[in-house]
Amino acid sequence: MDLNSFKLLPRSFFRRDTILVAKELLGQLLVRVHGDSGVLVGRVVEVEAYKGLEDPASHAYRGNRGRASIMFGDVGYAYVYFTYGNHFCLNVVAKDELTAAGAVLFRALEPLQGVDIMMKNRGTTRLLDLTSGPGKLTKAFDISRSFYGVDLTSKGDLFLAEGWMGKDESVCSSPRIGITLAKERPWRFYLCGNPYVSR
DNA sequence: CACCCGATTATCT
DNA sequence: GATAATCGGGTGT
Repeated sequence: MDLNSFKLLPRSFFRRDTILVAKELLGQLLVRVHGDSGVLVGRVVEVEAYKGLEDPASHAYRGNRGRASIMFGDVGYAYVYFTYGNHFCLNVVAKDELTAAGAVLFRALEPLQGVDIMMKNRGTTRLLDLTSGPGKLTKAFDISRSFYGVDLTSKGDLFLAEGWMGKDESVCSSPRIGITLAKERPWRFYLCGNPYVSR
């Protein structure tokens, strides 16, 4: 696999309104250089936007401290957190210059390359279940705590690259999943009808 | 298919 | 001590 064929998303991509970045991440590529075993590639089909001090559902709601402090830092970096005692979730820090904190959660991918390795990492052969959830995709891509703070705008072990939108594809939205506060905000975005979306 | 629940730990009250 | 930006296995329809 030739990494030169991937066109990185520039840091300026992420230095815009969090909601806008979330929508525009749909169709882009998440690339994982997985040691000697190969390159994993997934196309983003579902995300959620989390703001900062004005978003009660956000980890950044309580201020610049703890694990969420990275959401107050520069854009384009990975925010990885451990949840429910079992799973890791991957976010990218994204916000405009006037906003203190914000990030976009990756909720589902369409597997494009390295499917065999993803199946091995996940312990399943069911293609539709491989990366159709925030905890599933981190497991498939072997992303854990060590990716906290990684720059996703440079070609390291994990980065984001330019993808595409199909002519017949469009963006749907809904309330965010699994939260108890600010339930009504329609900040979950996904490709309408895509089979790899989590639900 | 729907609903229910246990796993397992970081974070907050 | 309770809850959580989740998942997968169980039971019942």
